Amino acid sequence: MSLPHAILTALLEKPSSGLELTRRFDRSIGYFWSATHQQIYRELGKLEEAGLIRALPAGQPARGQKKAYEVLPAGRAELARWTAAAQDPRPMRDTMLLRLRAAAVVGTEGIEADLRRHLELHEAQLAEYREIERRDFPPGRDGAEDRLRHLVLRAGIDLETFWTEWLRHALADFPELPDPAA
Amino acid sequence: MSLPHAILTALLEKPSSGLELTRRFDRSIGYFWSATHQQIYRELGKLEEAGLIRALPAGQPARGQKKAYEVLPAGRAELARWTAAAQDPRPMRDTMLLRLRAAAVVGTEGIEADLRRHLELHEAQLAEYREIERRDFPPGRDGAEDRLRHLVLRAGIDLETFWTEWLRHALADFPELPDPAA
DNA sequence: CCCCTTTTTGCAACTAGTTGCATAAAGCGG
DNA sequence: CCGCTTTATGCAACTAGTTGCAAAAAGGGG
Repeated sequence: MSLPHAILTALLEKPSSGLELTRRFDRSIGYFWSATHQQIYRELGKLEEAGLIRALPAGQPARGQKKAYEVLPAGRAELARWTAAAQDPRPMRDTMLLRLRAAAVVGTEGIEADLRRHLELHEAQLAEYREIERRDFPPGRDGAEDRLRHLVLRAGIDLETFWTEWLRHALADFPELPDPAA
Repeated sequence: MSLPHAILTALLEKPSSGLELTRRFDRSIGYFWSATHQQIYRELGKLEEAGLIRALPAGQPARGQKKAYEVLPAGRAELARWTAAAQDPRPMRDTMLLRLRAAAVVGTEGIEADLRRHLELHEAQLAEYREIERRDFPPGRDGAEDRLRHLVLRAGIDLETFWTEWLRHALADFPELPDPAA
């Protein structure tokens, strides 16, 4: 149950409306915890009801009108509690690995094209992360907060690097493989 | 929607009962697509109803009695179709990265212990994968199926290697960090 | 000022995954 | 052969996440 905490983090970084949050999730936080706007609106409602955030007082809240939220002390406390609490890593769920395992039984026909496509996707993501690193973390600055955020970004960069290398390795192996289904 | 295909793969490798499947998920397939026994039983029911698998004819099927399943041709065809179909990688969801991002705002107090614990967990998983590699993929053999399965295992090994290194790096950085909450 | 598009918010229904518990048979110790 | 534990199967309820759609306001063009 991490979406509310992702939202609290984002709101602490900067109070925002639902749509602004959605956009920021598409760019930064969402890189490791994605969410759709529907999820976000629903969760904002719950968080407000629970007294962890509140709508910034501006015009009466109605449909089609911006409503920005800020985090209340109770929300900050809950986030601090959650951050410090022990949590097990969630088990990995990777479809491509599953498909390769299946291909070992039913044949590799057709999967190679998608491996190539995934390689391109991961290369694009890697390029995007590198651009963010270049822009937001130039060699000079290293406050504590920036260090932590940079560490997180490095995880993203290194993970994408891993996948591009692994996919390239897989593809290099591939043409030689006879097709068990043939 | 990958659980049914994970089950089809496992059943093609070897026809099994629900409990046997559960055990095999705990060991091999589950390393990259985990499932509980309740999920597995439910899915076996659906797959049977859909005509993709069937119960091996043995004693009348009743509660508390083993019931083994095998894959029917329609099931194999569906698995082949699914394996070859283009699929987007699912967005990453990592709680620890989220927590570090939160820690940049609410303070790092308490999280270090859990980083250490995660490091141990990843080290243990890595050791387990290495043991499997030593046992199941000795240098000599390299049939097509084994090559694919080995490739998948290598992904697991390299991912765990990445995480252990990243966590060690994070922890090495840590003691120097002043606590923003202090 | 009226219509059309865009922006912003949100509900409802569905799918997937998790948790908690129940029930039937089999095996074992006394 | 009676009760206790273990094995095997499964239902039901809940939580989380996704998909499809729609309504209210704002802004722009005629």
